[in-house]
Amino acid sequence: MSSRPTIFDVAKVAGVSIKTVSRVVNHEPNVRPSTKERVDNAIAVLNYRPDQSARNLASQRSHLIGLVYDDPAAYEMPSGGYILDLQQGALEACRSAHSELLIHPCDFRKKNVGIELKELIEETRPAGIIVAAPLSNMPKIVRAIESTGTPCVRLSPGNDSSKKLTVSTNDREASAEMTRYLAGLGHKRIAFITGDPDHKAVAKRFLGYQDGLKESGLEFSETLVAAGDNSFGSGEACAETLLKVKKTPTAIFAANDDMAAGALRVANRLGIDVPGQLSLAGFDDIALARQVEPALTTIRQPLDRMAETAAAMLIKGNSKDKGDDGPVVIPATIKIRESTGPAPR
Amino acid sequence: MSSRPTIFDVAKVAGVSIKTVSRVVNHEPNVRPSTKERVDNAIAVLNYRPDQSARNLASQRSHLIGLVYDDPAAYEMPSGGYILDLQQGALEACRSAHSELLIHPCDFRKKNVGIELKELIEETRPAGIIVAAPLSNMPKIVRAIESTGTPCVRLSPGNDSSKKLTVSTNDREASAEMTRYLAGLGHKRIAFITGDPDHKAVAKRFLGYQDGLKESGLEFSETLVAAGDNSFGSGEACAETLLKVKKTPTAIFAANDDMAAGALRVANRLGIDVPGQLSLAGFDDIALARQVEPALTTIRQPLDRMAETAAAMLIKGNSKDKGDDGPVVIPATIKIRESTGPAPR
DNA sequence: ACCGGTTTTGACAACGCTGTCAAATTAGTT
DNA sequence: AACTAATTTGACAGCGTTGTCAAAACCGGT
Repeated sequence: MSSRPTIFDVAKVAGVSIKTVSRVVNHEPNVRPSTKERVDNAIAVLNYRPDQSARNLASQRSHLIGLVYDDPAAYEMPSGGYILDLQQGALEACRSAHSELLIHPCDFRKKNVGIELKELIEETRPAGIIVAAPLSNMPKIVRAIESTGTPCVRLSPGNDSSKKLTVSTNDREASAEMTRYLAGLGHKRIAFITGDPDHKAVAKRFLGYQDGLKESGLEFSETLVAAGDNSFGSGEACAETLLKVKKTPTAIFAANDDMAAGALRVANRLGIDVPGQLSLAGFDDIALARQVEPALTTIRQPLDRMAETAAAMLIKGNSKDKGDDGPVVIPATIKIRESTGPAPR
Repeated sequence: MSSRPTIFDVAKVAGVSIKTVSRVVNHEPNVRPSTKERVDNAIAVLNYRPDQSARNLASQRSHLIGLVYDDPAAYEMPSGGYILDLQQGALEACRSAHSELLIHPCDFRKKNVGIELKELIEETRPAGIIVAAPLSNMPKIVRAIESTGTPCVRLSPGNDSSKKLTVSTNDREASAEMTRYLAGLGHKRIAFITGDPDHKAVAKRFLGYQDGLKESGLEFSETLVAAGDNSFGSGEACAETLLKVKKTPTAIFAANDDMAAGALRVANRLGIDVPGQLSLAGFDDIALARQVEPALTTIRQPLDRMAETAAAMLIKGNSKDKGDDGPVVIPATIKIRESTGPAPR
């Protein structure tokens, strides 16, 4: 039995040169169907499988896709669901393309994070990198990656989404819609819990909230805004603040589900009926949104589809098709569940 | 400027042969301190970084660690927290060893999962594979991986944990302890929600529950047992069943947190006070356990430490130390929170 | 200064594949 | 049949390391 068959073995069995085998394996054009078949047979007989290391070395590129995201363990533990969704989607695209997913959480607060990423890339030579928000809107990070020449698609980059290789969702519009929905239920005092200011996409949600208010003829008021940081705990804190004032809001819209869940917990603790006395809405539709009681009305950010699209762009882009992909927008959709209802009289 | 410096460039600058550079880079012995220093300088000056692909090809081994686990997306979405903890720990070990983590969820229900794994391994040549439960106790899976000759450490393999390269926790003992704790609170009717039978480690928890009952002088009763499948939804279903009988239990111990959280939700829905009327305990200590209200008493399974240990074994084992690691056991610890209390009178 | 033994170094062949480019074959025209 | 153009194939040189093994340098004891 000995060791694994190499391209030479296949070539010998098929009676062709190694280059021809290489062509067949890589689906390159200009191989006569009859030869392709001979080679395919030989491959099957020998159970040949190309060695990626050799391939990578020769082609200066691997079949790895790197997924880089903010390391949740570096400080506290916010939306883990966010990460799983991302991975899920990227894996989906990888699976069908025979690529593998390398995950690399990193702490953007660390000074040498740029070097760390460069090392990762230069050593592992991935076919491409997917950078999740909020890392995707930090020049330091993006520049470090781009300086290696490795294709890199950014998820929800927030600012200059005009640039290519970008996948985002319509945070602002969807948030406006949610706000209008709440207003449509009769709510006059709709509060908002903002998210981490480093996260540009999340910041857009605040803008969307204001749009929605205006479109519904409602006044914007600073007193109805609390500043969270995307974590469950900050959602609790913000809700406590918002519910302590005299004229309490009848609805709270949080910039993400973790915070909305935190707010819900506070409401439960305070004996406030949701949605009877208080409507609660989130953003992201992480698994937790369905597990709390009552289940959260939220906005389904298609994170998995976004990551899948990103991975697909990288994989395709690499195979020379060079389809220059402009910025892609995958729309978010409102999911109405049990935590929202008509405003109390 | 041009392209990346190679080992030749370093050798030239340092005035030595490439082999010597290689020695320095790999911390091999028998290099005179003075030469080492010259080489290190050259490396620093050129900002040289060895190319992993070339390394892998030459050494037939990469710096990748593969993490293989049951694909939660393949059916429904149970404990995502489980996976994140695993990743977290493995990443921890990787980080300090300059290795990278490849994640590969796979659906064990699929017929060709063995082939898929072999392909993954043969193409990517990881330094080692970590197999999480319940995959770690499926002969089909384990055999496929072992047939490639790649070192593979199993997490919570359940059955023959006597074999080497195994990291587990004391599921049974910890469950017994939890049961005794509940009994100590005065509970006489302690129900149990079992988990997925494919998951051997989870099955041990059921045994531990029985041990605990016996040790506390309590009778085991089939009517106090409901069969779940590890999912949140099954926890809900089981709780409904258990709470429907005449003599309802005063405590429910679920084989994992997802199911415990499901049970908690049912209790809330039914207006049953937790822990006043009903105590609830889980197992795993996933993030969700802290986010529900009241926070779940549970058993902290040191998943992250387990994965970290596993990764470390793989990384070390590869560097020739050959420290033959027997089965490692990392003990779980009880976390008492708000969901358990004295039995109602 | 000379010897055996040890430590340190270097030359060079792998490793298994892809890229380049030229040779061979086939197809298309006249 | 001769000739050109297009298609298909193959020889061979890398790609940047590690491994092997022999050569060179060094060491302590004569």
